[in-house]
This record gives sequence, C-alpha cells and structure tokens, in this order.
Amino acid sequence: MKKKLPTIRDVAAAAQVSTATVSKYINGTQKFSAAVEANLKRVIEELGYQSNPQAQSMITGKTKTIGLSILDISNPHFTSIVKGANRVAMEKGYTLLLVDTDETLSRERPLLEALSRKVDGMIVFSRLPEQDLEWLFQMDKPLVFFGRIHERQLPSVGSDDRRGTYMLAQHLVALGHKRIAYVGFAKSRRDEERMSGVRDCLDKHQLPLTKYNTNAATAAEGERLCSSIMLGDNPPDALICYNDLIALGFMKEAQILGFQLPNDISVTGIDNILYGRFVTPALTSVDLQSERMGVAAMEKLMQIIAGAQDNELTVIEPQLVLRASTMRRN
Amino acid sequence: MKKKLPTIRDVAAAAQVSTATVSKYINGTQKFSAAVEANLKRVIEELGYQSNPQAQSMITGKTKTIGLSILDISNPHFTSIVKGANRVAMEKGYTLLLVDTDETLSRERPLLEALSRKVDGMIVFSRLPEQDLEWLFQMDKPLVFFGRIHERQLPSVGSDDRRGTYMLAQHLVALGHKRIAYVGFAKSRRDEERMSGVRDCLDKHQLPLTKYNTNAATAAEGERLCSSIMLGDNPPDALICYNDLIALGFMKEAQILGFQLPNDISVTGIDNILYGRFVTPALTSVDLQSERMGVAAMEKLMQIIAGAQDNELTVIEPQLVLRASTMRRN
DNA sequence: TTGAAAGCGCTAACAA
DNA sequence: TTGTTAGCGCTTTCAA
Repeated sequence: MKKKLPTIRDVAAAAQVSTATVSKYINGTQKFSAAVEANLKRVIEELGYQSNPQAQSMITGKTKTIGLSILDISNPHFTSIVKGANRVAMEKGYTLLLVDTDETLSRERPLLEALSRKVDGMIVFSRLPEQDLEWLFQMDKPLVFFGRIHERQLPSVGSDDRRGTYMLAQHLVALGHKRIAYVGFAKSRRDEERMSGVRDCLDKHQLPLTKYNTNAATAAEGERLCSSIMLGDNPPDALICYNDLIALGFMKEAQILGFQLPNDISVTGIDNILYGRFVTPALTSVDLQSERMGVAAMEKLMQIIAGAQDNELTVIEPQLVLRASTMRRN
Repeated sequence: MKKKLPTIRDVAAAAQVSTATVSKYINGTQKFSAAVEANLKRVIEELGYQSNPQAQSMITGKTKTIGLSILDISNPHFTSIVKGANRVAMEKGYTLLLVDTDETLSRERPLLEALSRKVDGMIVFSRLPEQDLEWLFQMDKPLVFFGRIHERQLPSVGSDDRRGTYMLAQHLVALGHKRIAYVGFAKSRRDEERMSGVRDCLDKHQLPLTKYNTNAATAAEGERLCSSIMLGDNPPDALICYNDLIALGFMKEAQILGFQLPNDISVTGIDNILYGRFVTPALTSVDLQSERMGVAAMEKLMQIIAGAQDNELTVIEPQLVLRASTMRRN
C-alpha cells in the first residue's frame, strides 16, 4: 500500500500557480515575487514535495550520476580509487553507480553497456583490448579511462608504471642484488609496462631478469608461487611483485617455509596499500597514488561534462616507499 | 555534436508498426507473428536501438538499481559487504548506487534522501540514531538495515557481535589472561554490544575489564593509543580491539616500542579482514562474515522487492579465528 | 496479434 | 514575473 508521492502538479494546485512556476522555483532558475516565493516554500514544505529525478533527467538528459567501472573492489588499489572518485563526485553533487566486473572479461561489455545509459559519464578501468572497446568510444558519453589508450586520443589517467618499477629495480641494484625476479600478472594491460621498467634497469646494469607469472593479482597467488620460486635451483635474491597483494602472500608463505626476510630475499610490491606497513618486515613498494588517481579521473570527467576538451593522459607520478622488506647484500 | 540515439518511434517507423508493438516486443510482453518479429529484430539490429531506461523507469517506477549506503569503503569490512551485495545484485540484473558517507554523520541524511528517489530499494549501514531515521522508515522504499533496529520491526541483517566478543574473551581467559582490556569505538552503535560481550564473560570469571576508546575505527587510532596503553602503570596482558584495523595499528606500534607479541600482550581484533593473516604474529580475530552479510542483505532486499513480507533480523553467526597473536600465559 | 491514445512527472520555449 | 503548451521516450489500457 504505497502512498503516492506529491507531484509538481499537486504543489502547483495547492499554491495556485502553474507547474512551470514551481519548476522554476525548485530549480532556482528565476526570481519570484516575495509572495509567490513564500507561498511555494510553505506548500512544498507542507506536502513534503521532492522532485522526481527520473522525470527531470528524462528531459534534461542529465542524471547527476557517474558510472565507475573497476575490476575488483576488494583490491585496496581499486578501493582507494573509488574513495577518491567518490569524494569528488559527492562534492559536485553526483552519485556513483559502481560496477565491479570482478576480473571477468566477458562481463565487462554488457555491464558497461547497461551502465552507459544510466549515467552522465563513466570512468572505466578495463581489461578489454582496445579494439573491443570501439563501441564504447563511439558512444557520445563523456568517458575517462584508467591507463593509456594507445590507438586513440582519449582522456585518461594513468600512473607511470614503468618508471615505478624502474625505481624499484634501481633500488634493488643499488642494494647489491644480482638475481632479481619479477612476478607478473600477464593478463593485465599494465603488466608489460611494469616488467619493462624492471628490464630496462637491469639491462642497463647487465643483470639477468627471471620472470614468473600469476593468474590473479591476489595474495593467494603470491602464496601459491612462493615454494616454486624459493625452493628451485637458483632462487632470486630479490623479488619485484606485480602488486602488494602478491608480495604479501609471498612473504607470508616464505616465512612459513622458514626463510628469513629480508635476509634471504628482498621483496617489493606496487601500489603501496595500507597493509604493507603492518606486515613484518614492512613492505617496500611504489606508491601509485591510487586515491589521487580516482580524484584526478573524476575531476577530469567533471570538466569534460562541463564542456572542456580533453584528450590527454594525465600521468600521476609514482613514489618509491622504502621499508624493511628490502636490505643491502654485502 | 552528439548523435541522437534512435528512439522507439524510429524503430516503429522503420518497421512499419506502432510504438506499442515495439514496446511489447522488447519487453517480451507478448507473442508476435513471425513476420513482425523477424522484421522488428532486424530493424532494431540495424538501428542499434536500445531502450532508454530513464523513460522506462519513469513509467514503471522501477530503476533496477539498488542503493547501498556504507560508512567507509576503505574499511575492508565494508568492502566485503559491497562485494557480496554487488554479486547478488548483478546476478539479478540490478546495479549498485554506492554511497560512502565517509563516517560523517551530517552527510547521511541528505545523501540517503537523494539516493532514495533513484533506486528500487536501499541497504543502509548508518550511525544515525534510530529517531533520526524516522523519515526513512516512512518512505515506501524497500529497506534493509545492517544491525538491529530496536524500536521497530524492520528487515535487517546483523552479526552477533556480543557472542563474537564473548568468544574472544573466553578464549583469552582460557589462555590464562588476567588483565584484559577492550579498545572500543564508542561512536559506533555496535560498540556497546561488543563491549558487553567481553564484560559478560569477564564478569563470569570475576576478572576486571579495562576500557579504552578510539575516535575512529582505523589503524592510525590503534597506533595512537598504543603507547598510552602499554607504557602505563599496569598494562593489560591481552587486548580485544573494536576491529582488526585498530588491532593492526596497535600491534605495529607495540613492536616499534620494543614489545614482543604475543609474549608481552595478546592482541585480538574483529572482522577477520584478509590482512590479519599477513601480519606477524597473525591476528586472532572473529570472522563476522562480512561478505555473507552483504549477500544476505541483498537477497533479503530482493525478496522484499518481489513482495515478500520480512521484518526479521537475520543474524549471521560469527566464527572465532585463532592465529598467533594470542598465546597462553603460564 | 496489432494499434490508438493517454499519460508518467517534469522542463523549456514562448507568450502574456 | 508568471502561465501555456508541447513534448522527453516509453508503457499501458482498451479497442480493433
């Protein structure tokens, strides 16, 4: 037994004015005579009237809603992005329609398609190859991507992953490490950049690079890979993991296997998630400024919605965060 | 230069049928002659027509969107809730409108009000006192709460916090602890329950309870409180923290201060967030089954939207998770 | 099985 | 400053 909400017509009738007047009043589009204004104010109050956003957006074409599509909300990197994006959106009076594709490629397109019709713009973090995103580019929705889009000029926000891992590798080399390995996540579009940062640095120092690969950027995968990395023939003396989660899992498992960290192996991650500080040894990482990325993406989208031209990639500089999980070799 | 999307009228014109026919076709409301069906199918394909959800929901009153309001997405407890809720919603073809009130009481009401008009139902985790939620109850929106609502019979999902902390206290007592302290978070509605679980148990064993309080349920607060707890007159030999985040911060700082864990003090948290496993010593906690709570809440809401009567509190049983941060006293 | 027509609640010209 | 009017894109009787 739903009670009917009052409509703009009810207000107009009760206040003895036209619906147009009411509309202009609630939207503050115009000035009114004191009498009408006071009257309207009272009536709206009495009726508890609130305008119906559906109807509004049908006409204006604006929903005051932004779609944010990410790969996995339980990864703190994405959580921070959401946090940052949400803060900006909230300040500007927008709400967030969140889509978590749960690292499932096949879900992305249908989810994004449905999303696109409901929002004023979208921020998307996708694993789809660029050619599978054509349809998205075609749409007239304001769009901001995470990560560089190569074949088109599109507004995007990214981190300089290559530089980040270069710094990490440089740091490890400076500490005297000779057998450095990279634990990647090949499914990700960013994996290649991260690895090449490491490789560039090691090449320069004429050091070899061993590579491992995970099937997911999770702690569980770090744990899984640990024994085969550490109990092999010529185990690495330093590890650069695709992200902190993998590093955390690896470290835990290595300790269970009886290794001393960082004495037996230096371990580093990427993202600088909060929890890296609390493990022992605390995790050396590269701060990709996830929250700032979220902020930057939302601000960019807001500007585009406001009419700005922007097809640039905004690069957020990474910062090396040294902690106890890396140490000097003699 | 926005290109106009095709409307139902364009389809109708191109297919030489009425808009009503098209409408029924897309919604599968009716059977059609093979000719019309094939024709419609082709035309829709050609035009790339997709119905406008705004217009649809204006008439049907359904948005296929669920509002989820939480306190802080960066707390893994909430992250898991979102994860669970999102999964169920996605399966049922709903999307999530996320509201992160960022632990700011004054934001809750306006945010919830705006939210309510845009969704078919809401799941809310609120810190507002019950009397300030009256307006929410009045609305005809399907609603599910987290945590028990006392003064009304309302559909909700909660954990048995009291039992959880009782188990924790019981465990500590069994280990031989005599000076147990609780680090609470008085602003939260659940704080009282959690503390009373501890107190009930300690009373039964005629043991004293010391209490501390944080200003936020964060690791930073755990760190902040650590020195004053540990470097006081008669420091506790076991700590039950309001949540894992506080425990993690406390442990880190205690170790920095030179304490041996768990030898000098046993520490426990609540929530069983993923990261408790990776710190050293691994954190003993109570698993509140956050993700399952999210699932349960969304399922309940789906049923209510489907017309079910449900004013029950669904209680998710907590589970004690023993790890290395607690140890026997001699 | 199909279509005509009347709106859903609101905004945006344009007139008054 | 206020009102009239014509829709936005769609669904839903009701009639054919």
